[in-house]
Amino acid sequence: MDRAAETTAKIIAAATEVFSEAGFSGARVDEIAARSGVNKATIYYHIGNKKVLYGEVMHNVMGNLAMHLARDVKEAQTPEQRLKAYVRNFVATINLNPHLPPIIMRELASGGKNLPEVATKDMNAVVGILASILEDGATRGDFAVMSPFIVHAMILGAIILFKVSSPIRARIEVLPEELKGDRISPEVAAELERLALKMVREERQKD
Amino acid sequence: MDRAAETTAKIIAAATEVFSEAGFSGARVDEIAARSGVNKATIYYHIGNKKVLYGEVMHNVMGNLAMHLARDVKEAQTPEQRLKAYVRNFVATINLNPHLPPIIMRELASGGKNLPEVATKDMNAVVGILASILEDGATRGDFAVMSPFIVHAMILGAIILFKVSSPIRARIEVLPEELKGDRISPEVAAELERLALKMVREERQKD
DNA sequence: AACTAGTTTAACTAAACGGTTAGTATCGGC
DNA sequence: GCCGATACTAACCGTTTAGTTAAACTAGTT
Repeated sequence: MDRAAETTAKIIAAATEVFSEAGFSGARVDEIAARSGVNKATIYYHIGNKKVLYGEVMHNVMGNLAMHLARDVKEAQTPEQRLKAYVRNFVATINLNPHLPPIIMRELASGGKNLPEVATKDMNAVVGILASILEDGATRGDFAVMSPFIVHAMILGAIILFKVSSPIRARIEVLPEELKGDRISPEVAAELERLALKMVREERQKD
Repeated sequence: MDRAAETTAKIIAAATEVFSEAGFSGARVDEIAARSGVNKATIYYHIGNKKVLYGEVMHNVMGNLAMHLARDVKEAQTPEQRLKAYVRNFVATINLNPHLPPIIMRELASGGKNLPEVATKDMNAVVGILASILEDGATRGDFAVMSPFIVHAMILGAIILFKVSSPIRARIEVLPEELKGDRISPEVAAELERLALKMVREERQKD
């Protein structure tokens, strides 16, 4: 890695942290500079300005969600396994990338105005992957016909909310140990998988 | 309503909008002043400073979630009806109070540092209400034993995510009409109720 | 060592920001 | 009408912010 790339990487890493903690408006370029160990003008030299830096961070942090998801899901055999892989992939992504939920949530809170076009396409693709899982399961008679987006909102909403509520959960009494802590524990992940499956299954007994 | 109360109400209303759109750091006191139709110094006269104003807005926008919820849930007869009332109450609250999700989400993104103690108590109480619904249902053999917090995260996570994703949903293709729009439609609300019930029901057939 | 291009810096700048000040307006009581 | 208290204002203030600049530094090449 050459010098410019190394410096840029340091800047992006620090910016990811600071933007994750404080949001775009709350983040200070001076703070990002201090955390990356470079002079503030270096950021302007390599990146351009605060907004472009934010865009880089968003692009970086979001990665290629849909691509990774598609790969993981593809390796599973049945719709049930694929749905589990769907949930597991999000849990793993968020556990690996703790800066993602705060950044996403602030963006969503602001109406997604700054989300790059590629992020919107990714979301389209993610919902599309879930749609095909559900469709396949429905064709086999294992899943009920239902709205992919609503299922997606319940799964992802829970994962994100779970993740960011970590400091608040610590203040809520009477929560078992696996419901505390910053990471989504294997127990919680398993429960989310179980509930996702339960939600989509064709009901065997009509009310 | 006397003069001071009227001015204060105008300030709080404008502040609620601006904080909802831009977050704490992004909101400009000048903007809040302009929207409320008063001079900026009037805000400092009546409220004190930006942070206190934010606290007022948060206190105002969060109201007494748990109290309203408890009342609605209490009027229902069976655990199933109470769970439906639980979902319905959140949907109604958020449809009535569109500024709540963005504000909550930003707060959660920042680790809940600015959430008033009363808000944490409310969350405690909300999860407690759900816990008693689930417990009651489990005692009757209708509901499975499960974690109230995870169920809560799936319901509330979906409702919040649904609400704030409105501008992005508009850009996602192939969504049916009732999944578009700013409000959570009755169809979507009904589906969330149905899925919540499905999630918590005692499974009639073991795998 | 000299040169060059790229990189980084300390110091600086204009604009923006939350907050303040001195003065004015309004209201109710006497 | 006068007065005091409260409410409101235009103009102002000190600090902070994102961004800029000229000079210094670094590394590679000849």
